[in-house]
Amino acid sequence: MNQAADMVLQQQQQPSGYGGGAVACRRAGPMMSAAAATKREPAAAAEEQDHQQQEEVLLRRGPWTVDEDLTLVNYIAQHGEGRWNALARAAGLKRTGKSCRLRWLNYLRPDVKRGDFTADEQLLILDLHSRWGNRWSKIASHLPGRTDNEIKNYWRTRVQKHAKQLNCDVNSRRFKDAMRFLWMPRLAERASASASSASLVAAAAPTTAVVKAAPDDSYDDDYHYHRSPATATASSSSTTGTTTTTSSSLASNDASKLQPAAAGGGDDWAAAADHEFWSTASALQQLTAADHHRGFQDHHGHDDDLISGWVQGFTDASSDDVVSSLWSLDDIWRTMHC
DNA sequence: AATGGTGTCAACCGCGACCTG
DNA sequence: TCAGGTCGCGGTTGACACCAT
Repeated sequence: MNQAADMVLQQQQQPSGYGGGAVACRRAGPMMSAAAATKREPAAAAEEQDHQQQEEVLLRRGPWTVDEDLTLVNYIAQHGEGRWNALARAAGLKRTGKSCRLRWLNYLRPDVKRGDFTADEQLLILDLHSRWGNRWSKIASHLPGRTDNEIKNYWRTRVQKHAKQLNCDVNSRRFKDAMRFLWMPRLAERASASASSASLVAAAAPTTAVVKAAPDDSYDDDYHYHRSPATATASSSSTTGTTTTTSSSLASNDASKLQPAAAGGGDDWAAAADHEFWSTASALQQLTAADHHRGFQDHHGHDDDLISGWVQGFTDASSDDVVSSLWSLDDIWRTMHC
C-alpha cells in the first residue's frame, strides 16, 4: 500500500463533509448541453443528445467515494499522472478525466497541505493577489502544498467577506489600502510573533519553499508597495514549520475544524474581536511610523472614512465591549494627528 | 428541539490555450 | 493549416456544518 492510498484509508476513519461515500449524481446533468445541441442540425443534435445521455448514465458525478479515491491513487502510484481522460478509462473510473485530475490535484496528492492558512500564507496571498489579481494558479505556485482552489475559496470566503463588511468593493482602492496598511502589517506582526515563538524549532529546520518563492519586494507601477522590514522579516523567517508537508496532510477539514488553530495560524477574525482591535490599533501606530504614510494621506485625504469603515466592519461582528473599544480607535487616530 | 441563515469547501462548468496527427 | 482531443484556469454551484434565534 502506497502512502497516498494509506491516507485515503485514514480519511475513511474520519467522517468528512464531502467524499464520505455519498452517492454521486446530485445534478441532473450538464446545464448547457441540451441548449447547445438544439442550435445545430436537429438530427445531429438529437444524436448527440442521446450520446450525452448515455454518457451521463455511465459517468459519475459529485462526491468521490473512498473506493474511487483508492482506485485513482493506486493507479497514479503505478502509472503516474497525466493523460487524464485515458487515465480515467484505464483505471476503470466512471469519471471524466477532468474530475480525476481535479480530485488528484486538490485532494489526493500526497503533498497537499490542509488546514487553516498560517499568517505567513495569508500575508503572501494578499501580497500576491495585489500584484496578479485572480491568478489563483500562479499564486498557488508560491504556496507549497496549497491548491488554487483552496486559495480561491479563501479569498472568496474570508477576504471578500471583509470587503463586504467594510462596505466597499474588494477591488476598490479603499479596500486595497485597508489591506496594505492595516491587515498586512498585522498579519506580518502575527507571523513574526509566531516565528519567534517557534525560533528554537526554526533554528534546526530547513528553509521552506515559501522563502525561496518569496516575491521581489515591489508592486507594479500602478501599486507602489515596498515591503516593510517587518513584513520582509516575517516572510523570510516565520515560515519554518508551517509549510512543511507531511504524509498526514490528508487529514479531513472537518477534523481541523474541531481543533483549535495552531499558534499563529489562521484563526478566524470574527472569533477574536478583542485581538482584532488591539492589533488594528497597533497597525495604526505602525502606520504613523511608515515612510509612505505621508503619501497615503496625500492620496486619500479621507482617513476618517477609512477608519470609520473599519470600525463599522468590526462592529458588525463584535461584542458590546469591543464595540466601545473600537470607537476609541477614532480617538487613537485623532490623537496621532494632533 | 426545530428552523433559518451563513460560511466553508469539494466539485462542477465553460472557455481558451496547447498539443497532436 | 486545420480539426479534434486534452489540459489548465477561473468562476460558480450546492451539500453540509455550524450558529443564532
